[in-house]
Amino acid sequence: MRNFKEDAALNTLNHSCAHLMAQAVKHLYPNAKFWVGPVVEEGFYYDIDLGDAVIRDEDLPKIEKEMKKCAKADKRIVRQEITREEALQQFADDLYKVDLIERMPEGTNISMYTQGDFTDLCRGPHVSSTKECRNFKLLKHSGAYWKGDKNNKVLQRIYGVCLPTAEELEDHLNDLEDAKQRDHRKLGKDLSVFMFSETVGSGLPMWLPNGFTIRRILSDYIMDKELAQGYVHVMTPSVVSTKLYKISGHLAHYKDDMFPIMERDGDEYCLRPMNCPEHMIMYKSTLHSYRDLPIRIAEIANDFRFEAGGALTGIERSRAFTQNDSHIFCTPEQIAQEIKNVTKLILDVYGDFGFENYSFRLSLRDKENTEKYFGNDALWEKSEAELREVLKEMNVPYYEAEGEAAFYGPKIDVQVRSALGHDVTLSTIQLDYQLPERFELEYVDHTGAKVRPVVIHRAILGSLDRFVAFLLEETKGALPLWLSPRQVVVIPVSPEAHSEYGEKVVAELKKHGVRAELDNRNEKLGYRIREAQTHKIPVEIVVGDGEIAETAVTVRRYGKKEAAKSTLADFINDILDEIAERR
RNA sequence: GCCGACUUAGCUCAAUUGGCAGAGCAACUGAUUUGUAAUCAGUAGGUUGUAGGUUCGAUUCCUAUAGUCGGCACCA
Repeated sequence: MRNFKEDAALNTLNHSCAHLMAQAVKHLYPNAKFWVGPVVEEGFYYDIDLGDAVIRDEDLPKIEKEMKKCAKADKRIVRQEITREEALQQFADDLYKVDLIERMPEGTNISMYTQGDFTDLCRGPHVSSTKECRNFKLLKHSGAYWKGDKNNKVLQRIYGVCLPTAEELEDHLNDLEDAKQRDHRKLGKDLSVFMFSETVGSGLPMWLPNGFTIRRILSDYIMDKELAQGYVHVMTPSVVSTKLYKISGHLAHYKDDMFPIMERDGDEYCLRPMNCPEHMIMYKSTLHSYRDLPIRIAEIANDFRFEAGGALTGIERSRAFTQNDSHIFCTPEQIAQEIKNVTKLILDVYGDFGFENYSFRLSLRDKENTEKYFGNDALWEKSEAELREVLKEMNVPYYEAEGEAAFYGPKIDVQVRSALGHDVTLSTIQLDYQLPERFELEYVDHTGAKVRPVVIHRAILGSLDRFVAFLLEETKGALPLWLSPRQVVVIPVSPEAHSEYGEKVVAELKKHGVRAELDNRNEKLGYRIREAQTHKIPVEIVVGDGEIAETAVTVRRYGKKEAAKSTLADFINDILDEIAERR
């Protein structure tokens, strides 16, 4: 998919097209006031104050029509510069422009661009004529809070894309259509992975047999990896006393994003939004020597968060989900090595799944707005530096993002992009000095003194739910053999004559732990092959007279046209190797 | 939660300005016994998300509500 922000030529073109759209909007809505119209990865948008008017679906074609007219007029786009003071005077009646101008340092000049009857403040650069912006499409519109603050007025935001030629525009629009086809919500339904029900409740996924099989394999996979790295696994309850979250500080921070608190016999309980505090209590239940650290407590844990209605996105973001969570209790000296180990584990796992499109993000606190974070400045500087140091030492490419930290500490997040372009966190590593303090955790150091350990929160698969969502989208639903809930379908040429042998093949495969099934429905061979292909089953075996005579199988792989015959014994050896090697 | 849109059979979708709600696939029954992407015929399937309202008459217009979708905000 094209990146309109990174590509300099596309960036200029799209930014110019944002101005073209603003010009058209101004023609149709003379009272329109404009905030900002930046280029983003998927194109451009403009935030506009239309007074009491709102943009509706049917308005986009009208705006497009006016844009065509403006583009066709072939107006030169002219740059001019004025002083900050002149600009403030000229735009005195436009609070949005004044806001922008006032942010510029005093004494600087301000550039403006004019095309025909429309002038807008802008740093530029722009294309030379409106005509160059003619191959555009307005994609969507929405409300957007001014300056991203929900207490501010909702502006009208219109998104669009612009490409140099009509052909490129058409190709791009087709790409966007294709992306919808690999939306995990569609694949999850088509392949019977999970379902939702209004009667069960919004945002509460139910995992169907196929989906549960995927989860089981993923859980076993990651727990085996963790065991090899010295983790221990535990299980803690999903309903807990609110005392836990009063101590941890989560209740004060996230009460509104939790399911409502339950009260009984004078005690308060809640569905846990996360399981960190329980692991803290578990650690605290015994005395620890520095010799025992690090202690790595892991859990495949069900958590519940009352996510805002507008945030729900299939199993990418739901209200009941399962974290692949762990808390590492260590000494300050062990932090760097532990974070390295976790980072290595993440890279190892991503390698197993063949993921290539991800990026490490160092998530720092917002320095302008520090009141929501626990702990003092020095501690934050120190922890942020520790994480940064590890990433540098390991030579992992990363970018830094202010304002993305947790309230208790900075994070290393691994970001991926969903089919629909959402930037979501898959894995996370979080450094935490706060919870050990709040829960008064201790270990005995080599001098016999009781001191505070440090906690590293980490999730490799993140949540199993989101991980499956990403897996489905990355693979377009054609999961690799080892993960596929339905690995092999055996199709007898004639259900009557060849089912007996087909059953024997299925039984033999099942004996070796292969998820195999027989399709001896009374349908033509072509029909059953087609079904196996549309269900994206990795291996199709056809058996008939020829195969029976040689105790053989004819194997066709998903997405392949050709088929190959081999003995049943060879086939089983091969497929077991392939599953074991997670190819 | 905010702005906008959508909701018709199990699934994907139709239904001219308000006038008896349809199709394909799936399901079921029967025929067919098949060598690599859809065999043929028949049957059944709906208080048009829910609750009100306007109207002689509402899938269609209005109100409320739920769910879903696109963004925004949020994301421990």
